[in-house]
Amino acid sequence: MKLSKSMEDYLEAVYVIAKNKKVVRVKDVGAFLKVRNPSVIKAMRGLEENGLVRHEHYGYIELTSGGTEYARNIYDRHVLIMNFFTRILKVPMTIAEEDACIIEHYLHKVTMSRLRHFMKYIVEETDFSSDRFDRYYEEGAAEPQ
Amino acid sequence: MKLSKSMEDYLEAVYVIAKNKKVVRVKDVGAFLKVRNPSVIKAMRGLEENGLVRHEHYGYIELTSGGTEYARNIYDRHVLIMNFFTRILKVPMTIAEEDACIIEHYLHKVTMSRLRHFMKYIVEETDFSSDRFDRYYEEGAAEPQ
DNA sequence: TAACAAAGTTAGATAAAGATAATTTAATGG
DNA sequence: CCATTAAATTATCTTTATCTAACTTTGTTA
Repeated sequence: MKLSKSMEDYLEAVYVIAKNKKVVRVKDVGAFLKVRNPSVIKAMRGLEENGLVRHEHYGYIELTSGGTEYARNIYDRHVLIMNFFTRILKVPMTIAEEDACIIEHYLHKVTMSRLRHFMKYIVEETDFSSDRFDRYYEEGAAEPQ
Repeated sequence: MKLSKSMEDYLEAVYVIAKNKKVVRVKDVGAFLKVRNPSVIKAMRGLEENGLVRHEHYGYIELTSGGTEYARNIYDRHVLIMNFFTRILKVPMTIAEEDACIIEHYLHKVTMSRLRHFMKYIVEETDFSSDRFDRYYEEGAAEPQ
């Protein structure tokens, strides 16, 4: 089953919050995603219908095993894309975070796989140095725009 | 002014069609984007309000100079991302096309700039070979998943 | 333990982006 | 030059995802 970007965001939020907080509440998810409580409630209902979370009335939110698996997949994409942006491209953290948060939902798994192995290859099998690239970039060898 | 993904898609479609067809019609845009005519009409109205296209009643669609500039920017992103996916990552064309069509709308211009210069750098200043990477990948030096 | 605040929930509104059905205009071939 | 067809347009509906306002439940504390 493939969720919408929005639903994946909610699922990922629950996953990330649960890694630091023991219990996950509606307000935590709302704060994380910068949306209001009713939006969270509605989303949790949708995830519940897909068997990805459990949400007790007036109570906590928990991932099912299926939800955990799905969420981990999204989160892994997030981390991979972040690594590419920050370590290889040297994009500033905040920008990389914004971009990763969106495109993690859309890249084909083949593309993700190629990207993962590209990073491995370029570090292990070539003379690529992100610091050297960074200097090359900053010295204007690459003209702006 | 920043358009939605959807509006950018319509604008880009007009731009690409105009490169091959002299005149652009509602049905061309609909066919290109796989949407129905009424959706195209509504979108053209929106683009017209932003001064990006002209659309005569029951007539042709044309880009304004502002529209051309905006569209060229999106299209350049499309090409850049396609190049990265197909030439560097060696992702198959059809998958690369799908992915590029979406993420072209979302990547921060800083990220785009870094990506552009990264590709230049890696080709000109390192021993990277996409063919070698391709073999490395296919020989399973990088395990699946 | 009563009441008050914080959190959660429900109901209903809005906006974006698409669709269908019905109507209107334009183009064309007999 | 009229009739037919293709294209464009309008009106209206649907879905998704958000919101606000009003109400309910829970938990804390005086």
